[in-house]
Amino acid sequence: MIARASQLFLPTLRDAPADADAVSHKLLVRGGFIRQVGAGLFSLLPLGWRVHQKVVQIIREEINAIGGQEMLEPVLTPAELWQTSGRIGIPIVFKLKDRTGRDFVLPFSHEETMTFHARELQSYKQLPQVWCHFSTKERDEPRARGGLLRLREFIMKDSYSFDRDEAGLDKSFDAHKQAYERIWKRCGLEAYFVEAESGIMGGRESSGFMAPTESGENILVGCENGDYFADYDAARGIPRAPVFPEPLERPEEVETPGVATIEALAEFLGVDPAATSKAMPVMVGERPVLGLIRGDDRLSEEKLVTVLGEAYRPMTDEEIRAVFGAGGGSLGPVAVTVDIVADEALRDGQFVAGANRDGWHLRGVQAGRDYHPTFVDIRQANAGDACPQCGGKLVEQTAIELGHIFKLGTFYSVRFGATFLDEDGEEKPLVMGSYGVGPARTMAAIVEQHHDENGITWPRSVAPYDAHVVALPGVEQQAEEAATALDAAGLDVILDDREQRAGEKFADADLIGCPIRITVGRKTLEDGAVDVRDRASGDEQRVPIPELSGRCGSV
RNA sequence: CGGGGCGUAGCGCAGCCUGGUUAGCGCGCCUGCUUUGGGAGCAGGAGGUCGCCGGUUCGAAUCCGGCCGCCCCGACCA
Repeated sequence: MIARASQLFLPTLRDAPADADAVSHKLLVRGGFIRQVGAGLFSLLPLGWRVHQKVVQIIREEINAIGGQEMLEPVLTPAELWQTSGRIGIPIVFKLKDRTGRDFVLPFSHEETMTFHARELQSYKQLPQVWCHFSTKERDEPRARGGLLRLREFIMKDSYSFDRDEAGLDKSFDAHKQAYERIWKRCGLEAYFVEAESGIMGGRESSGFMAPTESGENILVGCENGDYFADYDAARGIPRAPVFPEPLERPEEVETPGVATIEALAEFLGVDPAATSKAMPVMVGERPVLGLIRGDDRLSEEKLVTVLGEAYRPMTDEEIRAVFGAGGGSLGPVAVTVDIVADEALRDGQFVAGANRDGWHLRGVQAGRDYHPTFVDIRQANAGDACPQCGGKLVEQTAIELGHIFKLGTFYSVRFGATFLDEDGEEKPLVMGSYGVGPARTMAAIVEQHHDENGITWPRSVAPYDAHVVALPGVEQQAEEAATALDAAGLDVILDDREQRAGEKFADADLIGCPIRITVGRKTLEDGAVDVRDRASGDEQRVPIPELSGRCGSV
């Protein structure tokens, strides 16, 4: 079937809408692929939906290939499921009532529903299982942004694995990881497997795939040598070594009047800021904890949450004074009674620290001798740190998170009573994993990575059409024949049969970005040929019409 | 939720500060003629509750108040 541009709903625009910022947002709107309906709510127009379906089909094939069983679950779910998991309290959950006042949830993910069904799994003989579905997710996002990059409603492929034990989960997890790698490759995406933070709820180990892009809301930290990649929040970099002053036998008080910042302290004492320490007093519930990091580092709040295992808040000024007997600028780890979590960077060497006495600091404070912390990783890694694998330099780049894969363990199965009878006759909870990909976001990432100043340059695997036939005036009949030949050869073909000028047709073809463009015009027909142009490279060749289908099939 | 910006024709914008006839411009759209290999020319034409509500005024796109929507930064993001 040949798509005729004269009949297609394909509203291309010369100018991008003023509220578009990301390249993918601008080009998808200009190319007539998508239109905004509300904040974070987009319609996929005919061409956009074709691309979306091609991405979906790639995902479907790869998940099927690892044993995924596709099903479909409702978008409206009873609130009870969410009370059972406890996730009803998460702010982004969309809630609503029916006319009798019963509570419902519009899921942002389907762990609850899947686990609900998994209760019908009864024996180890049925395991492992991998279930997946493509369905609409709703998220009450505080802030949607960037066109398709962060939506409030979107279709997600989510799959769930059910295994009898951890070893099985590891295998299911790895199978998904491999499948995802194949998906990105087939979509023409450059993407990296990264360590990520799982947050507080429901997950134990989580990883993501990130695609470097021009616009995105994540930061990918990577080693210049290509052997280490991580999400910014989870990255483990090795900071430079400090320049330490002469070591001291014991800490020595030094008066530091009016010195409240690390910069001022380092300047005042004439020491390397990296040879100082910084105290971050927090409350974990009712329990005071002192976080300690190197003076030139920044605290990673995500890592601290992970370390503490629960949410925390900074102490108030009153609490600080009550616990330490000094103000915020003079806190240190020596001779305090609260628990101390110190960053690994403070393990060796002597540092300047607050003296817990206003206007005073201590020189020569040494962990293990002068205080006894739990050592943890709570510093924010930065560009310029050394790679934890090879010591190379870490660099940062903007990226999009394409997919997230979690080892859920038994979090949901325990809550839902989803158990099975194992070989040893014992009833055990299913060991679960969950794996998500958003096709619309994937589309946006592809555009971010495949475009030039004239428009999109779709990889053939996801292009709305394989070939874009431009019919110039006067040779409509021959253009029709060329399109028919390509169609017969099995290509998806769009024929621009509109009454427009050549320049407009070319500009639209570039914008829409199908991988090959066939120009049929009087000039070419004198040779009994057409011009075949590769969208991405711009290479153009004159090809006799009889050879057309053979040539284009292999482009 | 905090900070900033915007809302006038399908898209991009001017007009608002300093109220005053039929609210403008470019692109797009419709009709006709001429053009026709990288966004044509001429002529004619259609299209707007100036985001909404209220107030001030003889008179409001313009001034004042409230609300709504959208964008960006931040917070948030299993």
